[in-house]
Amino acid sequence: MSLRERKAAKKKEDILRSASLVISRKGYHNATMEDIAAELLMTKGSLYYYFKNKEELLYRCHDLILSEAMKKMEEILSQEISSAKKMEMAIKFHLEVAIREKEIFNLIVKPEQIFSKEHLGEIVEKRAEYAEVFDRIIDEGVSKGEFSIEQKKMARMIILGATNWVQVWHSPEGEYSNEKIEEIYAAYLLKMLV
Amino acid sequence: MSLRERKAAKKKEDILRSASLVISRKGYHNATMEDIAAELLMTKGSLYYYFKNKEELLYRCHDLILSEAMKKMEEILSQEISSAKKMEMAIKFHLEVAIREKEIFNLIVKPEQIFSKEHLGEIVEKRAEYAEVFDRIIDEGVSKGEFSIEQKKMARMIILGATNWVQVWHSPEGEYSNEKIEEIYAAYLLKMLV
DNA sequence: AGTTATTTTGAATGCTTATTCAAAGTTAGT
DNA sequence: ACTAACTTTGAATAAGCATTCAAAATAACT
Repeated sequence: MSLRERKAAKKKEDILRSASLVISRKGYHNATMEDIAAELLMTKGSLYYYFKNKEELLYRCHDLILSEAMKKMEEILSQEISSAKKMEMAIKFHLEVAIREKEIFNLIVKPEQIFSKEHLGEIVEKRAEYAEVFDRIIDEGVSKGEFSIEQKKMARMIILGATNWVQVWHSPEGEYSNEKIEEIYAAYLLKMLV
Repeated sequence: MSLRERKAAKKKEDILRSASLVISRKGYHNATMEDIAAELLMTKGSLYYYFKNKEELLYRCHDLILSEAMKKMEEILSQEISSAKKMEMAIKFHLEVAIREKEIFNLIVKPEQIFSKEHLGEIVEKRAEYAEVFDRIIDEGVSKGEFSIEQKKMARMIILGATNWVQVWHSPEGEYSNEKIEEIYAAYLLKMLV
């Protein structure tokens, strides 16, 4: 890859990070292309040199963050540890991402309100894959006898709902540290499973 | 109250219901004043006869629905039943509202992205009051020895998060009935508390 | 240092919507 | 039936933003 190509790739990623940041702060609809560009001391026109339009940009943000998270989840899944331990790690990691990426990761909650058909399918699919990580841990735990859960789908919904919601109330100045929150959530949600 | 006043009051409420509906379907930013009016076979101009502007309209929607829900919660609180039973009822009722009012009740998740200062305070306060219902049940249950929970605030966050999240995935065509969902959620979340 | 391919710019365009308002239509109460 | 007060209308206004694009600036390579 030439120097130019590498520079362009870096710029693309810079833009994605900036977009994530601005969208986290203001929400998708209030984050203007100008805001995103300003964060990088660029002008909005330039963004269109790298991305077709705003939707494309958001789609790439979403994809980047979800892919990174997915990689980590795969790693947790493949470890040689108890299902309870896996679930604990998955919950903690998921909370970490949810807190860090607020808007992007969660609040694109009604993707059909934002994305056009081409992207929608991929997004829904990718999210389903991610959610499946939790299903797999639950299944494994149940068959090993570690968990006792009849309604596995609902259990997963409760876990993801509870953890996704964190970013609604979380504030960096809150009285609990992120680690503390992760500890408590993991403990209480595991209590529900066993 | 004169006939005219009563008619105007009814129209106001009709508009609020229509707005709730449209906003539920499309989300706040995609619900136009025209959509809201069209639902009632009116034109958007008329809406301004009843409400100052879109924000005011949304604020009133929010307020109406939350007030109704709050009334019911007070009633649950005052009954002579076990704390576990109260929590069960509160969870079930909350789910009912969350499913019915989707957007309005929950997805105004970042009120500061939508509301101006005047309304923001009242909204935050009213939501805090509502959340407190759950705190009170938890406190009561702990002191009666029915629940064993150290981190009461976190337990409440988990419960509200899990239940609020329902509207993200819920579909009327889903394989579970609302009642079934309510049953399972209440059972699993109570398991966490006791 | 010069040439050519990239990047960036910012002004112009156009679309979507909220909001206003004067005029037209409707209604409750006499 | 009349009329004064109330409602509705729809066309006009205005603001905010995404998107385009021709021209200017910059950088890589020889």
